[in-house]
Amino acid sequence: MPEDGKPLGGHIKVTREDWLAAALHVLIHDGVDQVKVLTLSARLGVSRSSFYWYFGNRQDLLDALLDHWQNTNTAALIAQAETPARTVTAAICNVHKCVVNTELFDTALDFAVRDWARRSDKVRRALDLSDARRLAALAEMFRRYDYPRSEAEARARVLYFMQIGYDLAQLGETPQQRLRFAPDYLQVFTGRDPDPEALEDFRAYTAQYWTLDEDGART
Amino acid sequence: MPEDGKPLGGHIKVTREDWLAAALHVLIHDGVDQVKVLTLSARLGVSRSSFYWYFGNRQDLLDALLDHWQNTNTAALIAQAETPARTVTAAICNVHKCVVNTELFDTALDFAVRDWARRSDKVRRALDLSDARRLAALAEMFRRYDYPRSEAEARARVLYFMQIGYDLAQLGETPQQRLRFAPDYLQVFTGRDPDPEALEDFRAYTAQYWTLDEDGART
DNA sequence: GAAAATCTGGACAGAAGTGTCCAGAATTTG
DNA sequence: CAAATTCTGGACACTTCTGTCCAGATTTTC
Repeated sequence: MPEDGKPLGGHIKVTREDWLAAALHVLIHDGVDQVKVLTLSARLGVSRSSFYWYFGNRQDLLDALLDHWQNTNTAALIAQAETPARTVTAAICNVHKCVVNTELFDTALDFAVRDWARRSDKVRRALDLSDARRLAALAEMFRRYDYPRSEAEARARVLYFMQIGYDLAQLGETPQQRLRFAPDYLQVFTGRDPDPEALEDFRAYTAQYWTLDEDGART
Repeated sequence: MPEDGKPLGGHIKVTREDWLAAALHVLIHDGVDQVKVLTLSARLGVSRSSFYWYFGNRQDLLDALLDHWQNTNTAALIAQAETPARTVTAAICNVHKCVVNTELFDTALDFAVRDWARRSDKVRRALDLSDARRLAALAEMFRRYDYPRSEAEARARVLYFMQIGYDLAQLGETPQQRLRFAPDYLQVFTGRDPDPEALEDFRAYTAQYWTLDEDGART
């Protein structure tokens, strides 16, 4: 049975991707220090020896995790920032959509890496570089809507760090639930009158995450 | 020599506070998982046995660290939010001063606890409670300057999470260095014309952290 | 200054993790 | 289907950390 990779005998087969997926899960939920060969092998129901076929050692796995992060989140956010939109409001809504959409951007992974960076110089450098690139892309986005350079940079910082801080604090909400508040912030982010059309579009997009209570208020 | 607690013999005496201080340092710089009895004893130049005189086990130490955090940062921020100021701008400047002033508020500790909360339900609950209290205090602060309730709450979130995200991202700057940018954000935070007097006061306060380059620009 | 209370060092037992080696199971190739 | 390749299980050696016990050093008390 080579198809499903799970033959009948006592030997259970796993792929390199299985190890990576398990490591990613533990990294996000429990932090780097908990990404251990022993723990992962238990999760996968396989012996530790298998791990050393796919990876030289634990550090190789950690390096692979960092690579994975670099090739996903940062690329997605920058691509979104560079996508043209009709108004600033619309552009900001799109950035919000991107960060909330777990297909494109894994918020939890981003924070796990941020934690990790506090303990590893290598990760710290990778993160600093990514932050700088993301900020530059966002500043450039504001620039396209005729904000002066210094204001564009300031607003990029507000938008980016606000997003970060928001998710970091968590407050028991999921990223989707937090979207409820996003429309309220749009004017704060732009410093201009909101674009009603973009606002309505965003409201429609985020509506799928809302539920209405008895008074009709968003909850 | 009971005074300095460092007698001549091979026995080196440490206090419970020494253990706590060492643990705090490791918690901030390396994360909870690195707060180990063995590591701390090495830092203090004392044997592990001493630790078990002051603490029942490792978990007791961690509990003490959480207590310490609860009795410092949250109290300081709330007290500052409740202190009257002439204008919103001035009030926000004071909050900034409080968070930056390491005597009152240990930013690094706050983030270490935030990391920790991702791995411990007990810490998670303590953090959620503190965040809610801090946010409520900040919203109340905006309320005193005649913002409608919903806007006051939104602005409290922007201010609080912005501060958090700002520090989290770090970007190689110290909290003090980051103060340079604060005046640029004041209008974003208030949505009103800045109070020039408060602004000037804040500028003077933060000036001590600036250095001027050859062109006279803040660096 | 002797007795009592405090505190530390060192030895011991054990849990948990890493990395290596190699027989041999499972799969693919010829 | 036999041979070659790919991958896993189990045993071994080693390291790091936790927690316990207790003799005895140090300080405090009377």
